Amino acid sequence: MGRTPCCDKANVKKGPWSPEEDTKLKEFIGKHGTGGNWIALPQKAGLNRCGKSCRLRWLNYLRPNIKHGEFSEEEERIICNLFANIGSRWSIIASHLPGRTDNDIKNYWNTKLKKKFLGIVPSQKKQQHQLQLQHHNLFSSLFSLSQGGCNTIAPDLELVTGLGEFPSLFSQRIPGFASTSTSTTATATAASALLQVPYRQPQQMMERSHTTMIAFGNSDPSCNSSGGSCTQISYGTELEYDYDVGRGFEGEQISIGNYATYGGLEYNSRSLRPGGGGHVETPLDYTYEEIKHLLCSNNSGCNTINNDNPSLP
DNA sequence: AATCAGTGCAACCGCAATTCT
DNA sequence: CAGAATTGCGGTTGCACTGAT
Repeated sequence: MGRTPCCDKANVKKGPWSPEEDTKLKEFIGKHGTGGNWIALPQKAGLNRCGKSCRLRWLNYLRPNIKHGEFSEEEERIICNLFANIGSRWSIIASHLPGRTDNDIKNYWNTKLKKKFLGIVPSQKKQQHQLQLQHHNLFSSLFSLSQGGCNTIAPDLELVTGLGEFPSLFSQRIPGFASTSTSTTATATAASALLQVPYRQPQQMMERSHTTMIAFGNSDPSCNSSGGSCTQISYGTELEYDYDVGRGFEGEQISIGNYATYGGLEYNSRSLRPGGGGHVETPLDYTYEEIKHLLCSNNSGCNTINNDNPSLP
């Protein structure tokens, strides 16, 4: 028994939108708004489309003030900072870039930035194979990690941070990583692990967001309240860090949960819109070189990790 | 000129969270 | 409170375009 489909998929049009359909949708929403019901909208608007499809088309293409085309360096920087901090949470990243959609950013990252930071120019075909191997190694190992597959990698994987301005609070031994079951969280976790930013699941972020602002970004290199000493993280526990800009980490907040926290932003809704009156400071400020270095250095680290895993190339 | 491979992007899909009844 | 309906998100796919061979 599956869920009821949002529309009759056999009888709705799929594929690229025609200019006529665009016009219809635009005009309808211009006159009536979305009416708070995307499912009913296509019928009202005289469109033979799924409501989801209409929503996507509107949000990603027809909505006013959508910016298309080249990303500026500033935009790239913001994307990289946020990706480094929170992973592939495209909607959150998009909320920091007015006019850009999550889809746009996701595409841009996947097609341009990822390659850029792994040091490949599109025409460098010679490097392409190497890149693919790097990617494979990198993400395979990280994916294994996030799947709780640490046993296949290294029983005592040591993650050491200390990345430029990023506080080296995670100079810790991590015998295991939070096990996640969906590709989404696995990838996000992997992304976090890639940049050694602890990952926190959205709902847990929300639960916490009402009480604590997590703010990374200070250059204070101290590890925790004990002045740089390392903390052992046990598999399956959640660590939370409160970082007071100017003072460094104020003690160590540990709560019981299933995932490591990732910090930097405060959110107050499911959609993870930035809280606190709509303003959120970019928590980190990586330069291109730092991000690039991050990706590359982690990459080599992952290759090392993979050494004992015959299942990976 | 034809073919092939690579790239970029729009759109789709499935899932989880939230809201509604 | 439970289940259905809806929304929102992130990952993936398909296809058109472009450049190389």
